[in-house]
Amino acid sequence: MTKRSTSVTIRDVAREADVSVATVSRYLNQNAPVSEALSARIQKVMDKLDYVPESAARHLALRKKNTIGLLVTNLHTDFFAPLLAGIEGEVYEQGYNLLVATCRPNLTSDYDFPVGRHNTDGLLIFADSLNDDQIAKFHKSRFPLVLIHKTPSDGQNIPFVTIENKAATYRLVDHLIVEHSCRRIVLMRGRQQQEDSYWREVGFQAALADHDIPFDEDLVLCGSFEREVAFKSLSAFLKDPAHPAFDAIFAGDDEAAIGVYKALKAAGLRIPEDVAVVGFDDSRMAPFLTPPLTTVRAPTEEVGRSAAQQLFYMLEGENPQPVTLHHTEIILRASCGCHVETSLAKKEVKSIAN
Amino acid sequence: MTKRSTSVTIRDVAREADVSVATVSRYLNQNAPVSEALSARIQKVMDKLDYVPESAARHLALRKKNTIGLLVTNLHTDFFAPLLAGIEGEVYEQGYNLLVATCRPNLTSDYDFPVGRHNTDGLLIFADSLNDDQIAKFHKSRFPLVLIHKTPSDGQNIPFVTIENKAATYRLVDHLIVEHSCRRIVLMRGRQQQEDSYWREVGFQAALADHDIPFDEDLVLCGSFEREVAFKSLSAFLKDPAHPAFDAIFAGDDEAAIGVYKALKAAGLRIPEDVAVVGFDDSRMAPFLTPPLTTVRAPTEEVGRSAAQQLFYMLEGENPQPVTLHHTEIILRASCGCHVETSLAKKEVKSIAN
DNA sequence: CTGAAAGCGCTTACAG
DNA sequence: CTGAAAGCGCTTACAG
Repeated sequence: MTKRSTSVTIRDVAREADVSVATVSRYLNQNAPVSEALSARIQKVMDKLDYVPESAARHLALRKKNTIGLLVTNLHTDFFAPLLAGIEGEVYEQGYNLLVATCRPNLTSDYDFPVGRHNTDGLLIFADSLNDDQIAKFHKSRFPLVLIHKTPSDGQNIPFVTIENKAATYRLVDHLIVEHSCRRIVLMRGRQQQEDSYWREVGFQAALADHDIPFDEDLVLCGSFEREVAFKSLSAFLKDPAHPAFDAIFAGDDEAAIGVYKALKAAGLRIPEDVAVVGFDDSRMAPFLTPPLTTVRAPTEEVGRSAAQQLFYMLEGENPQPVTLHHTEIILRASCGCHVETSLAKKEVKSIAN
Repeated sequence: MTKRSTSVTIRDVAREADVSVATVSRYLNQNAPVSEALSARIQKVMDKLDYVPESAARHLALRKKNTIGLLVTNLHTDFFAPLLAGIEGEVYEQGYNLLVATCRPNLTSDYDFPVGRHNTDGLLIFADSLNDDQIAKFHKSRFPLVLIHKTPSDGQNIPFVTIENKAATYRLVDHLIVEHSCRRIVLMRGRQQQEDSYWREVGFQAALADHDIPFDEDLVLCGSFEREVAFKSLSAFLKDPAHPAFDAIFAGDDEAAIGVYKALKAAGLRIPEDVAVVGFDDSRMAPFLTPPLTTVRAPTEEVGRSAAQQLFYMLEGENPQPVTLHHTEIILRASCGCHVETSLAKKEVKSIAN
């Protein structure tokens, strides 16, 4: 039933306009001269028949899908909204389409991948949404790939775009130590293998080391960059009467910081008086928490945009940048103990962080 | 260059396995019996050649894209994360692909639509991401469509899934009036044409009417379901020394409520002592605002999931439900003046709203 | 500037 | 259970 109306084809247009399909195709793609007279006739018929060229046929003939794929770990957390927005904007401008998928545990053969070389011209891979073997396989077959928030393995020249994790975390922790005299800082890790988490920990440890503060494994918790996980692990930690003393928490990211807030408040601990808390990302939520969250601003939308750009460079045969490192900056609010409310609050009132 | 490796085709597999392409195709799709012996040979060759069937060719032969499209108004606000998550989950389970696009102002011809019948089997249309003419056109050509948070025009039997806006808003406003003695309640509208906004206003007005409170146009502001817009319009309103008195604000949605919080705080007004504030959606942020936001819980992820389901019913020739109305419930927190912190907070501490 | 024809990589009656 | 061949709806040398 639907078939009937869908089946207006280039042949139908050609017949009705009394030209060849080649001419219709040329008119459609404006890639070869077509006389005014024929153009007019063709356009009229296309309108009349409500003709829409079939993408699949075009892709087959051109051996190009005009589509890129995005693979992310999940779609739930607020982190992905700006990432997606950045990517979609760029994709649209290039006249491409965007296929979105989340990674799934048991992806066996290549062709039941939701996105891959069977249906896209290239892929944007976020963090550990694909494991190293899978990435290696794509790369070996020379399929265009850009990694986001992930470094390629040795020898793989896959362009990647990420943010400055280590230096920013270093500065943040250094700030806690120097300005707020923190000495016993809890570290919340992200998922194992999560590269952002790794580099943030490197920065964390470096800051401690530079102040001769020993790194204490007993002060390490699992946050997974998820509020629920962070909440649970901190609650369990606090429940143990023998838990080691601490005076601050680096939550790993803002999502986890939200869980941290909940757990601390439930335990009757005040932020920052009893415990300083800092996050990472500067999510849209951070300035609205109570107290407003001290964190690191990560330009996530920009990351998405530039990742897409690099992929398009590759698709157009230009050389992509091997690495795009986005700058981050620490944002001091009240949760670390700073009282920047007046100056900062004013600024934010003028233009609410998007 | 990429071409070389991509060009392993079904013909290559057939030749190398010494069978016909028909047999390879049958083995691949498991839609006709293939002997064990040939199956084994084919599988071996496919592995060796790293063969991935080309989707475009399949789509062309089958006249089916195995892909659905989602059109949304934007990707920035946190509202879309759960919607996308619900849709993507369902799409994955059905073995389909998901093309995501935001609506753009100047979409002229059908075939430069980012998604449409040229590249999808059906479309999920969010709210006013498409105008009525465009929807009518798709519908007339019998293209499978499901509307989300939008009612089809008269006579169009397009399935739609939405949430109960009116009754919930009525209850919320009734609550403000009855429990908190509010009489002068500001109404923040969403964008013109936004249907959720329309029905919320209907519920709003009905509640006023039932309590003999006149509806005052001077108490209507534009919030657009965006924090920045809400912030600006409320700030401007407050700046006018002659602004009418008010004792509460229905922000329209939670995003706008965030802008409202900012504006009120900047003006030195306390929530809820000076002004009660309520939102709509129960976004992930709502419980973490200060004070926690009284709002209406909308099951957005569920909405996404069931919208996708309806579309799949259509694609499989089954009958979709003409309308799927998701229930909503009011969530009392502190911003309306309730002091439910103890009971509610406990509950939320146990399981942080996802 | 225009057309006839081959080809893109699959699927599926049709015949055996 | 298997194969030869037509067809899905486009594009693009090639010839004029």
